[in-house]
Amino acid sequence: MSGDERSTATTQGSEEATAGLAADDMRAVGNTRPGGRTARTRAAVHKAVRELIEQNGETSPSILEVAARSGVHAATIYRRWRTPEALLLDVAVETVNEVSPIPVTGDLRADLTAYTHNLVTSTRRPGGLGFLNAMLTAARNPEIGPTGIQELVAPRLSHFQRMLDASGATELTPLDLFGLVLAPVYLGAMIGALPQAPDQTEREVAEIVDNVIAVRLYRSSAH
Amino acid sequence: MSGDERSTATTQGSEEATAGLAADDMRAVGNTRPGGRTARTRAAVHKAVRELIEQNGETSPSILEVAARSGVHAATIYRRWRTPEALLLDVAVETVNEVSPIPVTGDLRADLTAYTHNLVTSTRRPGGLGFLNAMLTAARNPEIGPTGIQELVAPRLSHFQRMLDASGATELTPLDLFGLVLAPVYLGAMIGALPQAPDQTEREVAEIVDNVIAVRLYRSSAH
DNA sequence: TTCAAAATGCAACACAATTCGCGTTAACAT
DNA sequence: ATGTTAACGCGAATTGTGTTGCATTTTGAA
Repeated sequence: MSGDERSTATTQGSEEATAGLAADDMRAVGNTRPGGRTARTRAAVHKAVRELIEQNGETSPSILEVAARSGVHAATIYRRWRTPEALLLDVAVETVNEVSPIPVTGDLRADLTAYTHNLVTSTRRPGGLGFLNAMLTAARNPEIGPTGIQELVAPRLSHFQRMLDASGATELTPLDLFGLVLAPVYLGAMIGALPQAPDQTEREVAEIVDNVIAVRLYRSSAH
Repeated sequence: MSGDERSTATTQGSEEATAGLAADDMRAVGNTRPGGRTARTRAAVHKAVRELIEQNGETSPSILEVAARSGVHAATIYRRWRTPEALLLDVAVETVNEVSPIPVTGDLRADLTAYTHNLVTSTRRPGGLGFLNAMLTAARNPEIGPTGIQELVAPRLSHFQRMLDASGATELTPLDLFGLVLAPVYLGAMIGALPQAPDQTEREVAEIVDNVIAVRLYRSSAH
């Protein structure tokens, strides 16, 4: 009923974030120990989660399964992540930042095409809807709330901002890209509307990119 | 491990669907009994689910809670719906068909505005993300699969088709509206990007509608 | 009215998920 | 190096979820 700060901390927890917390107010209560064994445990658990997702597809692994596979005791996982949802979210955020880079070349159409293609492809992998699911679960969790979600999304949005700045697309905001690219791709994958054949994928990607271009042109002309 | 057909049946089950099944091939195995007590039980359970969602916000009620509230024994609910996800999906589909009509007046902009406004408003109610969550869970469920999801979505898409036909918007498909309206609104609500003030809501709705118009114009001109 | 069986209620049951107390290991500040 | 204590492992206890067999009620049709 009380231990919320830990769950929130590990939820954000990339490497830097954990270190950042250590240098903060945690000092008052007692030292935190991100190094050595703790990092090793974290890595083992994350690895196990990824492997289980790879195996089982969309079905989310339970904490017990993760414990068995990683060799880390279940009680430890419960203590650090509190719930399976928090663990999955932690892994999902890390994964998305690794595998889904946002290109910034100054050519809006090229950047969007590359990014969207990558995104569409990633939704077809086993567990491709896992990130969306983790985000949605987090959004529905009162412990996290709107603020927590926006903290999770903020880094990606600022990347989008850089892409837009580089190409001078002042008519568009990161939220536009979120609505015109991310949202349709994820929900399209959800209802199985995405094409399976590779050549149709190109057409799908082109269509989404065209939508963004259309909106940009419309806003330029219509004042 | 075997009883899938029942769960699938109740998943689709609006009133007509249930009656339709009774007149079908179910006759071979044994009579089904949609009337009287069965209907009463179903209504009580649905009512309890809605009330619990109203109370608890985004947190999904468990089958045990629904049983306690509805006065229907838990075993009965387990037998009819199998899992909490299937129950929530059942209620969510029914709800969405009731509260979120798709207008068809022949004026595309007006229809879209009315529908989008309704949609944005509904995502702000307690449990507003419940439908998205239920759909996503269903999509991740191997028992249901892409086919099952498309059966759920199909009626809504055909309604969209009517809206487009009535206004002569041949450049657009129902899937376009799904991607340009539904997806951004739901995912916008997810990340808390939707405005809270009523007057900003109008601007948000107008922007989404403008995006659709922009895409339509773009496709008309760019051949 | 009468009857076969579908649907429900009930309680015991099996099993998975989560928590807890406590002893052990190992960061890391000194 | 050395001491403090955070983080971990372990197993038992607790709680929650889902299942099953059987008696009872109720439906729909003969």
